[in-house]
Amino acid sequence: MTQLTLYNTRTRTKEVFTPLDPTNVRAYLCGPTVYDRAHIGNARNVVIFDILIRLLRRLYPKVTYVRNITDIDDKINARAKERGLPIEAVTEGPIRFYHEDMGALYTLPPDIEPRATEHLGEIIDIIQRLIANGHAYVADGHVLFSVASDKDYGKFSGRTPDELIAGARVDVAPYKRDAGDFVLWKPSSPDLPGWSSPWGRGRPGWHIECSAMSWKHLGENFDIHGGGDDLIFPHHENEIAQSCCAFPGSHFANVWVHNRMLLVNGEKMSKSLGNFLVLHDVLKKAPGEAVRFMLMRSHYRSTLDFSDAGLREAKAELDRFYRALEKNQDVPVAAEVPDCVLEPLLDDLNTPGAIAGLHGLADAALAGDATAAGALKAAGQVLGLFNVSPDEWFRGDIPVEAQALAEQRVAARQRKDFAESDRLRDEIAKLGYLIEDGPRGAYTLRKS
RNA sequence: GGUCCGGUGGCAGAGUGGUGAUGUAGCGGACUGCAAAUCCGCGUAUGUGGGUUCGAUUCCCGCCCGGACCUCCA
Repeated sequence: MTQLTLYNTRTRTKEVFTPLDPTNVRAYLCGPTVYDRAHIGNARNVVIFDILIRLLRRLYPKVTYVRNITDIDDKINARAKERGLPIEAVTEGPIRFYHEDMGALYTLPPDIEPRATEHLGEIIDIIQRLIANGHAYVADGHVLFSVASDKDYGKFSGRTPDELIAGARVDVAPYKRDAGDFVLWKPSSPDLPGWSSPWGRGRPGWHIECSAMSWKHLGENFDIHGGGDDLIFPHHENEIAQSCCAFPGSHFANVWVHNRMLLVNGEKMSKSLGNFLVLHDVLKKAPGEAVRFMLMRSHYRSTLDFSDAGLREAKAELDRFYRALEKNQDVPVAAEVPDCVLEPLLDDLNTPGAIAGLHGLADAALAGDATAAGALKAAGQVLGLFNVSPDEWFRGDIPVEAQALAEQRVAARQRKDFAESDRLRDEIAKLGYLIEDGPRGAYTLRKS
């Protein structure tokens, strides 16, 4: 009865998910190109895929999650050259930061995190296969994929080769047979990083890196491939072309899961606009879990406008959940994810629907329903929420000043000096805490 | 220009051919010294014009508006 349906970009429909091998579900997510800090858009991508992986792990005994690191790239090269450093010195920091930032969002690390620099052998292997079976050609030191050789080219992204040529906005290199042909291998000048190959010293194109890494770790055919919808063309179209042509009879990924882009203040983030919201900066403004929650408050296939107001609402909702958990600390986690959360998730990862279920459980848990509290905790696990204790969420390390003011306020209230009591409450607020009074002088301090 | 997606209450955001989730904000009440939290209650929404239907927010067509991809990008 637990059937997962996913929207498959390849077929443009929602389909019941059927693994190739139910004992090992294999999934690949296009990871970061490591020359800079991750931005909030990267985070949406990873958080959504994280929920999918957590859900799959509830449904199947084993899931192999591969997320690559693109550490060969022209921007990395440019930076290395600029600084006179080897590329490892350029990528090392961004890789570490990436792990830190994604960890702060409580996303699970992938089972395998391959790097392009470790897969030159597979890259060259695939290119050789493509040349051998007539899908690639050498020209002017480059190796190019011939789109005309692949009758299926363009089907995935829903384009015809004619449209691609008509829409081409870049100058077409003279050595290309077709305007749509793309680079598999390109020569490196002596001042740029390069690897030796049958076609001379050079470096791989971007698309071939993912084909090589998914092949190595998941095989010619695997279950799920994820990414942002801006990668549908050309990146994923090209991955499919390369992999399917290199391995005749294979179909590459079965299901393609693409998340919509995220906007910041109504505008798309892009390298050309330069309006990136760096995740590390966002994490200074709100707890990682609030950022994570904000990213799951809208469906992954609809546009999400990231805003401070949304972040505040996300925090407020989590506060309520944590209050419900705080009231039920000794209740054990339920074994099963409750239907009110599981069913929306099984329906193409309807996270807003799952959140509605969470609110229902929280209401019941606040009213003293221990079963609901246990279910709430189980639901949190599949969504990657409630990673800290209520005490840490609300208080963390309370500064001694705030604690001292709170004690003074208790005394003031006891002698009914309410003017002083209110003044002390304001003082505490200035320290970033709010105080809630309980019966008989009891109080609770919370981060505001 | 080509291809594609969307327009739901103040805001955010689901679902559905038959009395429109959920959150947040707002309002009233209980509780509180006052608050906060909690509880109870209230209000307001399906861009527009047609069509199909007993009935459409949901299906179809036109229009208006917004967005994405076609170029590095998650």
